Amino acid sequence: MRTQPAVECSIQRTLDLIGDRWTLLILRDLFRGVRRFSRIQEDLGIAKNLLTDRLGTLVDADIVERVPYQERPVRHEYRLTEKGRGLSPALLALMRWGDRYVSGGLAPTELVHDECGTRLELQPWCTTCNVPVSPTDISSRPGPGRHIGTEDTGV
Amino acid sequence: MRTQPAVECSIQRTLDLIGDRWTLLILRDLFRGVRRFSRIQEDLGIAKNLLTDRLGTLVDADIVERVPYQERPVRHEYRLTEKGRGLSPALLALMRWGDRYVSGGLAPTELVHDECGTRLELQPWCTTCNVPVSPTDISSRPGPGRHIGTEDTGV
DNA sequence: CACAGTTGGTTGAAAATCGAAACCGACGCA
DNA sequence: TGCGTCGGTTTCGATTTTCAACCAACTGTG
Repeated sequence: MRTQPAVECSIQRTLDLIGDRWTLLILRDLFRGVRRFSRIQEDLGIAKNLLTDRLGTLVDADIVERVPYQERPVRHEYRLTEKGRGLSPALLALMRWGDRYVSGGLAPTELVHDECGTRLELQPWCTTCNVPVSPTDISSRPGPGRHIGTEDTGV
Repeated sequence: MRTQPAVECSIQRTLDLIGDRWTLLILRDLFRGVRRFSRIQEDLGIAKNLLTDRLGTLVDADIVERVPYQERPVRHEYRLTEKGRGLSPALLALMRWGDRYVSGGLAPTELVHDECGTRLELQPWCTTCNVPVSPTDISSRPGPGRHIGTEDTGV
């Protein structure tokens, strides 16, 4: 996509990979169990050549794998890898934001805690203090993956 | 973007609004305190007409507001509204995913808890039980915003 | 066997979108 | 008077996306 030498921001690196108009929707379908080419295509209304292209990119990036689900004729379906499943919090966060601010607080689908049925929120969590952290209590600092010195601030 | 009658998925509704190649990067800049047109433009390398267009869309959607920071000549900057700040968990989730899977575990920038300096994780959180919830303890169900019956599963 | 149907694509052309550069208006600065 | 900055708008060629047609490898039906 963009071709800068070495982008020193994980958000940008991530969006370079999956930040186009269709990819996150494809991933949502895979999370929902819609795994076959034709099902995804009709569910999203995406052009077939684009779906071919995006799935190829996801497979190349090891976010999705193409596994046969039958012989004669050989047919494949697309499954999330562990890396792909790691996007679950991001999709959940986008979904909760949409619930609150776009769907007017009325969630089309709710994700709930098995044990008590409460709808889930997504919170920054401090593993040391063992408490949720509000945006005002967050700072940022350069991490070990920083190669070129640039300014940055937290999200 | 797509024009389906009423999209019954908050992820899709969200991505219809902010799911293009540039918008989340613009929002990241706003979170980082890069708020002026020219600064965002040079930071991202986005074409000016596109930046004008995207900022306009964000203002229309009440995600960002345009506030004057000086008179004579009148100059404006762009600030996140409360709705915009609500995207913080989504950007944080994308960032953490990029840290882990794209930057090889070496975060270019770390977000830490002010009080103790621990790097933050993003966890689904049950506000009733007051505990973090693992992906295996999540279920989904239709919510109040569902108008058309369709199958769905959690993320 | 012929033939229609399904799946998972590929190809090509038209339409929409993007990117780079030029230009512009309101001002400050000297 | 002339030059520079900021925040844009306009123009136009290049790239992407969309849409429709086509295709190969099978299956199942009569």
